[in-house]
Amino acid sequence: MEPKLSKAYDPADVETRWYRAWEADGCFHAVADSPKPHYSIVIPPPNVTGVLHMGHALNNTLQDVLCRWKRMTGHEVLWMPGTDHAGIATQNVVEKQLAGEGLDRHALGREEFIARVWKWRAESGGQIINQLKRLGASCDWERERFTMDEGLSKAVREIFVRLYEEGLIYRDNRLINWCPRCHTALSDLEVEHDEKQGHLWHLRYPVKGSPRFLVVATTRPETMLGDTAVAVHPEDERYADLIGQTVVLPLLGREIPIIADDYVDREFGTGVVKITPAHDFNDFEVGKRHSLEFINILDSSGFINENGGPYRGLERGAARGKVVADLDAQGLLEKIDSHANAVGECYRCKTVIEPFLSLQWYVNVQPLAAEAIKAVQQGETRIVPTQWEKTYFEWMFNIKDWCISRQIWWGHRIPAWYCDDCGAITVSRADASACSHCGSRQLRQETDVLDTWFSSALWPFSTMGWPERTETLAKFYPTSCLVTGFDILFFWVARMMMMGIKSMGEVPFTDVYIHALVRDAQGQKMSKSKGNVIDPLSVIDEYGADAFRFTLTAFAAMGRDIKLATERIAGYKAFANKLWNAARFTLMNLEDFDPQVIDLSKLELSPADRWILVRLAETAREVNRALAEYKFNEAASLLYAFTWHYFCDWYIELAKEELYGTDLAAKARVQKTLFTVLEELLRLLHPLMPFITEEIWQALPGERPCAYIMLAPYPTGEGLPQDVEGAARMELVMEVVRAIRNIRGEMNVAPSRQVTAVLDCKSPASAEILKGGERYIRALARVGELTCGVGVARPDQAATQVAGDVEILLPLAGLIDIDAEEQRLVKEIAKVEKDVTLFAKKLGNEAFIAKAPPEVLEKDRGKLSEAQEKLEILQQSLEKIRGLK
RNA sequence: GGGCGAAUAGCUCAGCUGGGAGAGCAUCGGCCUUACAAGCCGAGGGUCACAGGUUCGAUCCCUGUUUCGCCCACCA
Repeated sequence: MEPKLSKAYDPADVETRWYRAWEADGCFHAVADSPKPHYSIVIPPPNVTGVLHMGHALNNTLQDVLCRWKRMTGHEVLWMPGTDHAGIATQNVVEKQLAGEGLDRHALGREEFIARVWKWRAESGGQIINQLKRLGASCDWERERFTMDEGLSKAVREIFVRLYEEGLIYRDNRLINWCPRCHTALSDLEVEHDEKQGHLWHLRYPVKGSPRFLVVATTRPETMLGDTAVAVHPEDERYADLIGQTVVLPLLGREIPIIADDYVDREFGTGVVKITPAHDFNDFEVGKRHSLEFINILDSSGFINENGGPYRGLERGAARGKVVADLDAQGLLEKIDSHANAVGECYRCKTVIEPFLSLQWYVNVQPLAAEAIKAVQQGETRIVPTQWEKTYFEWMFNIKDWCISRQIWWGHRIPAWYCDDCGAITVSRADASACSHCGSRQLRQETDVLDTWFSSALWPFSTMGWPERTETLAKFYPTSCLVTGFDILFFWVARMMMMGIKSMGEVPFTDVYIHALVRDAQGQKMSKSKGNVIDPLSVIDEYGADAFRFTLTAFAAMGRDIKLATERIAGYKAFANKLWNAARFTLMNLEDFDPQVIDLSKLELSPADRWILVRLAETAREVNRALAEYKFNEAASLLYAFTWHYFCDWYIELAKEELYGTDLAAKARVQKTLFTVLEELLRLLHPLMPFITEEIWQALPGERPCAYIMLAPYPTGEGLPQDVEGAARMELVMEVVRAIRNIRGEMNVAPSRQVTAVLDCKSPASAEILKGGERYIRALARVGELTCGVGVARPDQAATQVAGDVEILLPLAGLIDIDAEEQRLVKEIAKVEKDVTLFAKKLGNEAFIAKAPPEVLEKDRGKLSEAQEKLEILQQSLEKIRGLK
């Protein structure tokens, strides 16, 4: 017999071969006019600058599992792939490249810079797509999109204009988060707050015309240059007499009022707050309430501007040092306390952000959010696990207007034109050539671009051709499921909900599945600086894509973190190998077999066949249920257990008996079962392990119903011969095998040595079952002489075990050690005694008898009597053994 | 300040609506049994964080506590 499969599974060769074949044959392609029910997923578009990391690997593995599963269950599956232009991130990458050449974007100019980014994208933007293919992602690559594509850009303009016309997009001059390094505004979400140990400086402001000082506490002393008031609480007696007076701002000598505002917390610091309306969000509000002056003291790079007097030209950090030193020199620094506070940082470059007064574009999201809330409340979109709904609602209820303009070059340029003649704004779908207000041709387009997340928010429908009414939209929108990590729930999911409902009148997806984030084995976030990054590609190289995918699937249940340890992946590589070898075994024994010839349902099946077929059907049902509930880990462990513990450990071993036997009919029957089980198992495993299953499936004998396993139907558990009682009878045989093995193992009987066994059955039924299973018992427990029946002759000296109502006796007769058997029995008895006392106590409790449901009572009674019987037998054996000493 | 999550075997984690605690890895003992030593057979190992409560019965539900992690938030 020549094995058809190589001795060890070699993933590298198999993976590339099948992926190419699937793609070349259009297996991933979805057609809109299919009669099949639709199933659609849009990929969370990775940044073009990205390389595949563990988060992507998990995210896309889960999507692929769903897509492959749904494809096999008869759905027309569209998995829409693409990448995101990632405005700031990409611009940073290219700027860094320019810096390496001694250039900057201003030297190039806007147009040339953008051309440069496109060039960069053409050269290195496809990397992550190829990496997704290595993972096995069955995306419809023919439909691949990019957020800056012509079509998507059209969608962006369309929705921008619509929202503008409805008054939901507007321009306003207010404080925004400014990144002095990226030179752009950021939305609130793009600011990360990091708790840091800082200081609280206490500064003395002299009260005008009085020897008194007001002591203010601040974490940012340099902003005092922009102070336009000092505030106290209106009911604070300490300062009541000073309200309405003025202080002289140190260093600059500006006279500023002392105002009262109940924003001030009397308990904090000194109860006096310096007010810097142009550089602090709270102060901004106070400033508006009291009509204070807004003095901006910084330029866009974070340097002190002309309003900073002598400090002009200093970088903000240096300015802080000098301001503090100068105040100290003048005796105006009262003290410095240490103080923890959260500083905002740019989520792209980690630079400390600056509250900065500027004119920006905003979306009034309240009305959109209201709809997005309602949709989830009414169940049009389901968030799984449901705990995330609360987070979603929390954010939506407290949503604030979205600052969407960015002062960078790479992105969707805002379709607004300013008229040099009349000053009006023209917002238009097409490039405007004349002012919509006065008709002037002196127009300048807005230089700002849109927040990257603005175009991502349109992804579920912009990728399908919106605003055209395409067939694809009609067929595949709303999408079936969105799979994503919770880290972009607000950035992306929430905004897609708002924009989807607004644009399409329908939610963008019916399910949102939120998965955990992948961390290292210690639970640390993987990051380059920590050096704890595990590269998915190297994992695939080392363990194979299937083992990796299976690992991620098995881990998917975890709440928030997945601590990825490579040992686990190695374990699943062993699993892939196990499957491979089970297949090798099967194929070796199928040489003379044609699967089409025999009909399984017409055969007289063996107990082992009945058992494995019942287990298989049960596994298939459970796996389908688990996947439908997004319980990926359950699906993985069900398949793992079936493959390894049911199919390999038991069925293959049982099958050997007949495969190697002389009964040709029996052999053909086992071959058929073996073939059937392996073939269904491969299909069941395919969504999780696409490559190895395809490779084995293609090597199976006989005609295939379709070209690839990925196109074959997914098993449901239907259509297999089912004899549940027969399977249960087989369990008794297996239990007896286990019992004999236990004795052998505990007493160190060499596996090569055959033993004699006597099976004393209490019931004829058991005797019959075991007689039917004799050959299995002989083979699997290495039994030579075997006696089985009701009231059979019992050996005088024997090691004893109990299985159901069967007493298993292995004659000691010079074979085994009496002390060892005594020890084993003592251990066994202790275990059974524990059971007996537990159930006796439970059943002795009147309240339990009175209130517990009858089926629980019944079950426990059965268990008690079973344990009691077992205990009695074992105790008798122990006495006998002791008598021998 | 508000919210969320986690705490179960040495390690990493499952455990669905409450009914005798599970897996993988690791450990110990025995096996190169012709699919697989990436394997086979057997074994050991847990006051389910702590304290109360509800219940006939709690790892699971409720309250509180501790430890760790995350998200949101304008207390200077």
